Amino acid sequence: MEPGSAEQIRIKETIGYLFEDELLKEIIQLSKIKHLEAEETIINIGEKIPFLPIILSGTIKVVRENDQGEDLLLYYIESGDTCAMTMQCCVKSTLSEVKALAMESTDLLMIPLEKMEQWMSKYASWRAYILQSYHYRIQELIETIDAIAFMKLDERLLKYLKDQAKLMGTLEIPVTHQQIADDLNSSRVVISRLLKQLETKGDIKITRNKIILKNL
DNA sequence: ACATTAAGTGATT
DNA sequence: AATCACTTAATGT
Repeated sequence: MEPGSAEQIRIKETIGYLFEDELLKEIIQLSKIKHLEAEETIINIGEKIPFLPIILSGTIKVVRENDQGEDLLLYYIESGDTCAMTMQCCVKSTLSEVKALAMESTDLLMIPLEKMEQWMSKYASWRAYILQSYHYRIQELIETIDAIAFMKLDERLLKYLKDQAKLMGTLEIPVTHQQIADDLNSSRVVISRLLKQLETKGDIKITRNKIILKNL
């Protein structure tokens, strides 16, 4: 990557606060930017990941998939974050247990895997970043486990909508009932009916291809 | 105007 | 809460 380029400035702006200067220099030198369109898949279950992705912009959705190809939403990864599963894969060189795809147009910073270990011992800020990232992902995972195990579907649905709104930074969520059903591993009919209830309660407004949240 | 896709409904398990 | 079978409504060509 050329010094002083627009890309380099962008990298500094988005993840610069995370790392010490020297490490940042290395990152800029070694990594490539990869652009993904919405819906594009980064990794599938069973694939090996040749790099560590850090998100510059956009959002990644991480899902677990059953043998029928149905997805269950695990968590999202936002700008500045990285993928916990990938980190595990590269250290132990195992295969991915999850599928990850872009929710919107997304830019990734791809870091060569060999660097991971070196940097772990070389840079305190890298260690802190990786550990904290792990911590966040596990927390989020526990949150979704709680939701699946203890919450009724209607509560889960409302949580889903609120999470989505926070993530996209808008109360108008562009989503179909079918997509929600897929994410929550439910069926379209059930979601439609629960949404109807929420609308009657005044929590949301339903339009075609869009749900409008009345309040967080 | 017609086909396609999203969303609503009633009955059944 | 899920599934079936069907209707109605919105949208693209």
